[in-house]
Amino acid sequence: MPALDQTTKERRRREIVRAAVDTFAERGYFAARMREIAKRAGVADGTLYLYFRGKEDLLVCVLEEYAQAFLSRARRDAAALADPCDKLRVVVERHLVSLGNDRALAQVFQIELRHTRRFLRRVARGQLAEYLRLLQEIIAEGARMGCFRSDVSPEMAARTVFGAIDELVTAWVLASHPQALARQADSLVRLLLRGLAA
Amino acid sequence: MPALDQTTKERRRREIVRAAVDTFAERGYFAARMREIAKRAGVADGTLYLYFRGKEDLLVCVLEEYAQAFLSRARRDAAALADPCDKLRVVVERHLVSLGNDRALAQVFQIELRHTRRFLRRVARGQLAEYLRLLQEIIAEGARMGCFRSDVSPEMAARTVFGAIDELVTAWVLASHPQALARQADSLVRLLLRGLAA
Amino acid sequence: MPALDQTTKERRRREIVRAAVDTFAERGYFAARMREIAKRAGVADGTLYLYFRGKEDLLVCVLEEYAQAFLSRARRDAAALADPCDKLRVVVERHLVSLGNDRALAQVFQIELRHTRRFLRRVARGQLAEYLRLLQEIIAEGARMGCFRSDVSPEMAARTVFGAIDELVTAWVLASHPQALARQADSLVRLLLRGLAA
Amino acid sequence: MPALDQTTKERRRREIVRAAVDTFAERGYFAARMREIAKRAGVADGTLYLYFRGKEDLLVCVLEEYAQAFLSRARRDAAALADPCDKLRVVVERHLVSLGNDRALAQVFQIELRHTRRFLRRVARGQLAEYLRLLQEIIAEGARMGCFRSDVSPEMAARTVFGAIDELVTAWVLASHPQALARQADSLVRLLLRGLAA
DNA sequence: TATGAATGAGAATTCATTCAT
DNA sequence: CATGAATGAATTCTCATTCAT
Repeated sequence: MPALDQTTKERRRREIVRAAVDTFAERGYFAARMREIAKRAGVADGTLYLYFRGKEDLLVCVLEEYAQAFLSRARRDAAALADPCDKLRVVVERHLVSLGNDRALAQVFQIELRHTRRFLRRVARGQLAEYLRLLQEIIAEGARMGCFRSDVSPEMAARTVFGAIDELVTAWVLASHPQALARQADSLVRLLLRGLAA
Repeated sequence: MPALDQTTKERRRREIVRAAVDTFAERGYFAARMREIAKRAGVADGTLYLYFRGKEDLLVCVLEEYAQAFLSRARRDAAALADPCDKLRVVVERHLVSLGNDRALAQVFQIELRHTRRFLRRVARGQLAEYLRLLQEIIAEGARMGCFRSDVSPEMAARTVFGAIDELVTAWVLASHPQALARQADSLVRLLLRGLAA
Repeated sequence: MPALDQTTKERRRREIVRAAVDTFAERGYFAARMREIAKRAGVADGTLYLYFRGKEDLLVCVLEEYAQAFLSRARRDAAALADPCDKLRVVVERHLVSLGNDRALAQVFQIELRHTRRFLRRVARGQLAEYLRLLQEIIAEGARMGCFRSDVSPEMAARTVFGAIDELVTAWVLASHPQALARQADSLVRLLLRGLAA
Repeated sequence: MPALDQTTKERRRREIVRAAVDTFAERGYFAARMREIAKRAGVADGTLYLYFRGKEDLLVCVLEEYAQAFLSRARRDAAALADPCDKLRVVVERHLVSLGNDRALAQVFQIELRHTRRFLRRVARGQLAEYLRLLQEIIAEGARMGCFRSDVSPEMAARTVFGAIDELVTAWVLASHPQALARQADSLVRLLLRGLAA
């Protein structure tokens, strides 16, 4: 077989990741079968191992692929705005819209990705840490500019903000007949800004 | 053997639950072996099944046993106070102290209990729902009394409060060299009250 | 506790055997639980072992109890008649009536009692051998008296007779809507006598 | 590995079935270990499940494989003969020769295949029913041609014939020092024909 | 005698991963 | 590069039996 050009490889890779997201969401990480992922992606079982090191790696890559994309867009969006309040708003909105538009992905993010301490720690030190840093920066900047209170550490404030968003998404994921997630952004942002206000 | 008196049975039951908490915390739910739980509890493998229906039931019972206890104490504490701010403070403190004093339990609550959608949903509809109700009641009462803002739904406010606490605990569980959890109560409470203030 | 008089013991023993027959018939030997037998008999689990050596012994005792009774009655009935044809008829009738009146017992005899070579061999050398001997005697006597053919060994003839009856009973046990078994006696006896006729 | 050609698959399948027959015969169905079957067949434990659904399916397939073969040969043989007596003779002979040449198979047929009502019923409705039908046809034909008696229903006659053969085979399986089974065919056939004679 | 709580051996089956083709 | 048949480790739970009371 001739060497596949990069485009084909990359496309196939993405197809597998997407198949993984859907399978993990539908069955849960442990109940998900590599065979089903392979079938959904339209490849043979063994082929998965040409693109990923194994099942866990597949989960990691789901995270990296999607979280990375979210983070860079969030950073870019925030950078384009001057007001810390606006920055916070746009980040929260992106967060809720991204997951609100892809429920399977949200399920993987809110549940499947938290299966083991080892794994959770990895997330906590990687993408999540970066996300918290972004929130912290916004909050610290706001504090410096005097529009956010400065009597709480930006770190705890950032964690609180993240916790609030995260809890909202989890509730949405678990709900049987969920409201559109994005529609709740406004309300949440108002609450958060109020809490952070100087 | 004659019929065991209730005390002996109850004691043994608790020993098994404790063994389960420690084992789940140490290894994670899926990697935990029933055999290890039995050994820790000082009983034979089969004995576990005289007290619990199986591995999952064991996890459920950990939740029920400890969450129930926490909830009733929290309710009682809150009822003993008049000021909604004080009520909120005492609940948050209890939450952080309870888990801060039992890291293994905290690990089980923050991580192991969230393994599957099915399970998570069960939690969400049970103890967690009750907890959220308690928070909601406090917040709604505060709003009526004019000390809490009333421009956000108590439901979302309650969820935000829970999310903030939960995130803090999770971070503590994942941290390699964690600060005492209870020590962060003050700071968090201040932040939350500020956000809720009228 | 005062020593139980023999009557009470014997009664309890029979209750247990009966409970065993019903349970074996309902669930099959392997799926039958000692616990269920105990419950049906109204005794504690451990009590079974005061009367029987174990599960297999229980099955053996079912056989011995009922087969013994059948055999002695059959022998007595046959002895009371002069004509070998009549003897054969009465034995076959007893066989079909005994089992036809107790379907659970028939199930145990036709199916559960044949579970293992070791067990089957035991049956074959015990009660069954005795039964075959009875049939053989009748046939041999008939041959001597000139009313049965003598060109086949009485042993094979007896086995054939038993095989025919046995197959009929098994079919009845397996049938969903079985005809009364005893009603088929006449037809079978005619067939057998014809085959044996000189 | 590329797709296996049918020949290889079929050969392996047969090896597993044979290993199952021998193991079931040697240990009995319940005591037989899947591991031993796998080892005998020269495959890994898991491979068994690529060819069969499980232990019970293995037993079913033993039946189907061998009973089917016997039945079609018996039918063919019978069809090649004109005289119902000869037909019966050839079928009985085939029956006794087939099992007489493969004692392990005979053990599985006479004992292991009769373990549960559920299973027995399945056999009774499947291959056995077909076998009985064959016997019935021969007997009915004989009756029409006037060489067999017509005062007994062909159905009961067929059952009687089967019962006689079956009992003979079982006795042979259980005997410690069995005579060649096939050698008893003549004697049995004579007995049966006599019983069926018009 | 009777009880019934405790025991612990035991086995089918699944499924991520490999590697010969 | 891709395939997919083969692998085999690994684990929950059941249930006959025991024996302290």
